[in-house]
Amino acid sequence: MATADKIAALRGMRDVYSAEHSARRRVESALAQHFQLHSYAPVDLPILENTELYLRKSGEDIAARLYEFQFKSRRIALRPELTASVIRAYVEQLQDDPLPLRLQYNGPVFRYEKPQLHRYRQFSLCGVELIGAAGPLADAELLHLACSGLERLGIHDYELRIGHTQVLQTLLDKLALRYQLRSFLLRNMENLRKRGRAQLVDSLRAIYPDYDAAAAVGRADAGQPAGDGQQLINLLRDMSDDEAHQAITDFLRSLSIRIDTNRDEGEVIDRLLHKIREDQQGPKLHVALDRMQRLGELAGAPEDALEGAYALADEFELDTDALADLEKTIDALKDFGAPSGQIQLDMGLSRGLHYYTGLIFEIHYSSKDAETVQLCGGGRYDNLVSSLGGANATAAAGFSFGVERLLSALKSDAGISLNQPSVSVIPVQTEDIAACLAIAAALRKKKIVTEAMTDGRSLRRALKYADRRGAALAIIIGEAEREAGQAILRDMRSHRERQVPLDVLPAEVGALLGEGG
RNA sequence: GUGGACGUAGCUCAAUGGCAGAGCACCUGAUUGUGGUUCAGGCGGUUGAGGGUUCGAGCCCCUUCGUCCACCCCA
Repeated sequence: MATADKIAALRGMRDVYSAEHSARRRVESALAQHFQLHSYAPVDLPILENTELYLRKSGEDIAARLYEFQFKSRRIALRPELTASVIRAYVEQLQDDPLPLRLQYNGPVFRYEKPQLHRYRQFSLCGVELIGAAGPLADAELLHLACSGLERLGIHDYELRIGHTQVLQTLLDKLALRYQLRSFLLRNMENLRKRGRAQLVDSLRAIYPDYDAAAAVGRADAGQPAGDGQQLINLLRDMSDDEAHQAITDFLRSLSIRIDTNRDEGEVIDRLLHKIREDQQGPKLHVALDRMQRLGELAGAPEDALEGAYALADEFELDTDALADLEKTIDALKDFGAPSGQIQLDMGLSRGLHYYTGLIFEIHYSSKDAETVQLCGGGRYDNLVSSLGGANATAAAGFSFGVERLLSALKSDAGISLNQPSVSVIPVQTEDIAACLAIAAALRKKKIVTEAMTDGRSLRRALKYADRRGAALAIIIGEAEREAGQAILRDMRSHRERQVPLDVLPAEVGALLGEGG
């Protein structure tokens, strides 16, 4: 028969078996128990959702990486994360539950990305959502739950990075930047630090081609006294969109000027306003970048970072609500029990998902070979419930672990023992198979992992197989044993064996495994 | 999306342009009912696919598919 072509697994998808599979189940059940102990109830959610669920609030990065398709006139997506699903389920079915509501989940998600080390297209998230609880204590509860979860798995040497979306936001809001530029800067705080300003300006030019010209004009303006027209322009800049729009309309009306084009008058005014404001973006961008750099330097021990942040807020005349929030959260975290890992407060931390509104955090782990992986990410998203149609504005926050990354951290760290003790039951001749199956069944009743050898291979081969499989014990039964109502119980580790009556065999096996394991 | 490396037996990899190989794994056997060693044998390939150069291509050239790694971003 001609062999057919192999069918390979899809890129970025993995088969999980044997030792890794059992390690994985242990990690998942340990975390599930841990969350359960903190009163987080498990939920199981669909893997497919309406694409729309991820377009509302998740952000372009997630949307671009969606596995998404049309099916019978519907747009359907494989979930790229679970928070949106949990909130969707909450809005759909759980809104009459008393708050706070604590939920946990565990399951596969899908993102169409280039696979590489510790990154797959299908991976598993294991996490929680805390719905209807706001404030530093709720935030601290989540930080603690994440850290203690890692500790429960035996991971102690991690780094918890805490930030707050509003720190950078209040800084940028003060400058009244255009929406597109503001969100660009929000997203690129990390890049400013990692690659430096020059490189960030390069990518800024891509979305704001007038960057250089605007910057030059802005600087010239700044050095000159405002001309006649400039005062009016400054007035308009300081108004809200609606006010400014109305002001221009009124102004034109009062002079009986009609805009005589084939376009709608409102549209023309919008463009005019847009133009006036855009001209001002250049110098503002410079100020923004300056301040962001200062902010980005504030990362380290919580006390130091906070002190620096308060000083900056004072200098730039910014609200300190977010800072006070962070300070309280970090205090409260100590009351939950101080985490064993290192805590870093990072004023420049930002995350790709757009729905975060407050606290954000990541947990990183560095193995001995110096590669650092992110194990966990999360934060607060107080308006997601409303965005997804919830009846009341409801605070919510959560985090999730990447299960595969936890496993790789555990593997590189300690190398937890994965071999389960097991028993091979071996018939000497084919006539002994029935007796062999009966023994196996009796052992399984006592929850002992048992393999029955039924393929008729020789005793020699069967023992060799059992050895290779890592069986701790072998039970051999042949004609002589059957007649005596006994079996040979052989300890594969010590090579010792003895005859044991069948009725006490399960108990004997249990005892041997108990002391050996 | 951008950049780099690589596709040869189930796995890890060899092979100046000159008969496609080794180790491991798997199967069988070495006095009839006893396993980590040893010995003998066996199975296993359209060298990812397609085209070109050449007397001759696993090797050189082009195309294509795939994989891995890094960037971006994230768990």
